[in-house]
Parts: sequence; C-alpha cells; structure tokens
Amino acid sequence: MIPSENRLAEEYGVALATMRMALKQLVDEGLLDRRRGTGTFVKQPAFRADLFRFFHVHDVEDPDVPVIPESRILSHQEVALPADVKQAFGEESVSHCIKLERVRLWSGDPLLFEEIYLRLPDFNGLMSLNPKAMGPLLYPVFLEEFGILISSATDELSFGTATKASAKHLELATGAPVAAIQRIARNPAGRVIEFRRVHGRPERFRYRVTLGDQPA
Amino acid sequence: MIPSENRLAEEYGVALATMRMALKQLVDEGLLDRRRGTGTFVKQPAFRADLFRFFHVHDVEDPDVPVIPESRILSHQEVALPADVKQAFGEESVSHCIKLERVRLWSGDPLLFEEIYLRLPDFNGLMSLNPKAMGPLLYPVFLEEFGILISSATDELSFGTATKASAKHLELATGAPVAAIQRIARNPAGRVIEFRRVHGRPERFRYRVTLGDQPA
DNA sequence: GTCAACCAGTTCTCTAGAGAACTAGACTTA
DNA sequence: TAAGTCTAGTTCTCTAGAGAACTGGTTGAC
Repeated sequence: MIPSENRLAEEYGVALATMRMALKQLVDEGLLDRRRGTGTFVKQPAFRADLFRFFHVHDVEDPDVPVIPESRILSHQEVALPADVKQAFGEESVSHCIKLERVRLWSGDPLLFEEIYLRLPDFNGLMSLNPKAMGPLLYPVFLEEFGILISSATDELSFGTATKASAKHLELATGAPVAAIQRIARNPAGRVIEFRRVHGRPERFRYRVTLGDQPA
Repeated sequence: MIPSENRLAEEYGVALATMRMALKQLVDEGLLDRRRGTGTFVKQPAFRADLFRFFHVHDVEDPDVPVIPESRILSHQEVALPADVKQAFGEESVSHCIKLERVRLWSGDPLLFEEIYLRLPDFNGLMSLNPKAMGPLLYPVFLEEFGILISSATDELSFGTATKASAKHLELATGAPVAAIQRIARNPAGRVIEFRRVHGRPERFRYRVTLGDQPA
C-alpha cells in the first residue's frame, strides 16, 4: 500500500487533482490498484495471468483448460546467429546469441520441441545459470534474473515437416508433418528479445487466441 | 467534428472538467479523437485497420503482406442449430440460425473453406440479401446492414482431416490433413454473434497473431 | 504572390476545494 | 461471544477557473 492521495499531493507539492490524474495513469498502465475507502496498492505482478498470457497451446481433450506442459531443457550454449534470427534481431545485433533447446511433455508424451534464441549481451550470465532450476516458464525467469520484461509476442503458425532434431525429440520420423510456430518476443520498447522456433506433434496440438477487445 | 468542450459543458449543464473527463473516456474507448487547437472528432471506423483486424492468414510466400483472398459465397440457408454451434451461442439461443458456406481463393487456388453460422434473430433479413454483393469481408457488412459490431473473436487452431464438403471445395481427398480453425466472434457486450468452422489447405496456410501490448 | 505576424478558438495541464460513497477497524450492546 | 453502530480515513465525482500550448485561418507588409 502506498500513501493516500492527500499525503502524496502534499509531499510532492502538487494539487490533489493533479496527483489523482497521475495515479489514474498508473492504474491505466496496470501498475497500481485503487480501492475506494481502502487505499492504493502496488499491483502484484499478476503471475497467474502472466503465466498464461503468452502460452496459448491447449489440450485437445479439454480445450478450456490452458496447458502448461512439463518442461525439460536439453541444452544451452552460445552459438553464432543463424540468418533468420539475425534478421529478426535487426541490424545492431551482435554475432552471437544463446540457444536453448527444450522439450515439453504432456502426461509423459512429447508435445513440443523448441529452439530458443536469446539476445546478447542482454542475457549475459545465463550460461552460468542451472537450466534445470528454471521451471516451466521462461518469462518470469527473464524478469527476475535479468530484469527483462516481455510485453508482446508475434506468433506465426504454419505446417512444416520435422527436422532431424525435432523428429528425434518428438519421437517422429524425419520429414513427418508437424505444427510449426515461429515466435518473436519483444520488450515494451519493441526491441526483439527472443526468437523461437517450435515444432509440435500435430495430433495433440491446439492453439487458441482471442483477438480484439476482451469482453469484461 | 463535435462542439467544443466549452459548448458541450454549457449545453449539458455540467462543469468543464466533468465534460472533459467524459470526453477522455470516449477517447480511451476509441470512439473520439481530440486534437489540441483543432477540435474533437468522431473517429471514422478505421476500416483499413478493421479489415485486417480479424483476418490473420498470411501468404506463405511473403508473410509480411496480409492476405485477403478472393471470396466466393457458395450458399446461404436457414438451418437447425448444430450441437456445437448451439453450445457456443449459449442457452438462450433459438432453434435455427443462418448458415453460409464460402470458399476463399488465392491467385485462383482454393485456400480456405468456411462454414459460418449467424445468430437469429439478429440477422433477420440476411436471407433476402444477395450474397454475391457482399464483398470479401463480412464484418463491415454486419455493421452496415445490421448494426452489429464484432469487437472480439477467439480463434482455435488445430489439425484436422477434410470432411466431404471441405475436401470437395479445397480440391483434396476426403480425410486429407487440413488446418482447422474454429472462430467464436462476439459483440462488445460479449454476446456470441458468429460461429465459424474453417478448413484450410495445409501447404499454403499461415496464421499470424500478435499477443500482448503492441509496441508503438 | 509570398511570407510573417497576429488572432480567435481549441485542447491540455494544473490549482483549489466540497460533498458523496465506501471500507476497515474500534467500540458498544445484547 | 456475536451482532450492530460508529468513526476516521480513503477514493470517487463534480464544480470553478486560470494559464499554457497548439491550430487554422486571416490580415498585412513587402
């Protein structure tokens, strides 16, 4: 809880209405929460919401329950930028980045295989982190360990065929049909932070997204 | 252009600051546009933006250009509600609805086959409309002919197999793999207005969506 | 004809304050 | 103990107005 609008206005030497406008702005940005008769509170990072915010793959059996599959990081290494990643990161990108490989499983069966490219030097120090300790979702780790906030992501879905690597980890034949997602994730300034290639087993794959203004 | 805040406040018998708050609210809702030194304007329905707003299928060759394929309405008829449509529309739904069948083509080749279910009685009178005169996008027609605004839609993507109908119009064999989208579209109040089942030829199919706060 | 200066009209930012609506906790009473 | 009452403190809504910042058009000088 932060001080009342009265105290804050006094403290900062501005009029009450001005302070109220400033507070309203922060409420609109989702940083504060005000309750009449109670006070103004710093909004807890709504992690329950944030967890699902960028993770829209649903189970084919029960599409109303968002799925967060078990996560298994296979490798993390510093690599030269592949061409498509370099293009996504833009001109000012350096020559190397960090690559993670990860498999996601659902009730024991592999569902997704991910190749994740993270921008350097933003993620300096990630190589010394224990990938097994990261948990099923990366974006909270980005925020807590590196102060990097992912605020938007563009997903592009298409049909593809399994590469040697994705086939191996999804237990498919090389060249078998897969669901392909390419994700470009950005911080609030629009800077590309992450590039991700995902292959998914088609029979279990479902992707849900809501466009436009969410009804209350 | 609408009258100045001064005139409006006078006319409605409220204080200037109150009128300003009301106007700001309408600006936040995207209905008005204010320019300092100039005036306040009713926002033109941004149709260029709206056109693409709910149409996120991209060409596989050049993914940066949003695709609006040629549209060909095959049939429109009044039918009994199928079970899944009834569930989407909710309990208070009536027993019948309007069903459109449509094919979308890209450079002559069929790309998407759509079965579109529209709620009655909202769309009373659509049956007497000439479907050929509708143009490639339905939502502007909904707005102009029926005063119905689509403000959000939930898409669910998965892999499926061609039905007899979709196979025929996509020039595939029945049972061939297809991209499947199920769309539920709502008006600003959250009422389900449209239910849509889409099948797409997999090799040309690409779906792009941006989640989170769009960077400026 | 061109350009600068001016001006009326507009929105934007900020001040100052009154009263209503609401909440959480303290207090009283049965 | 339990339920109702009160109260201080909070946010919310609205009034009233001054001055700054900006825009589009008009006027005037050259």
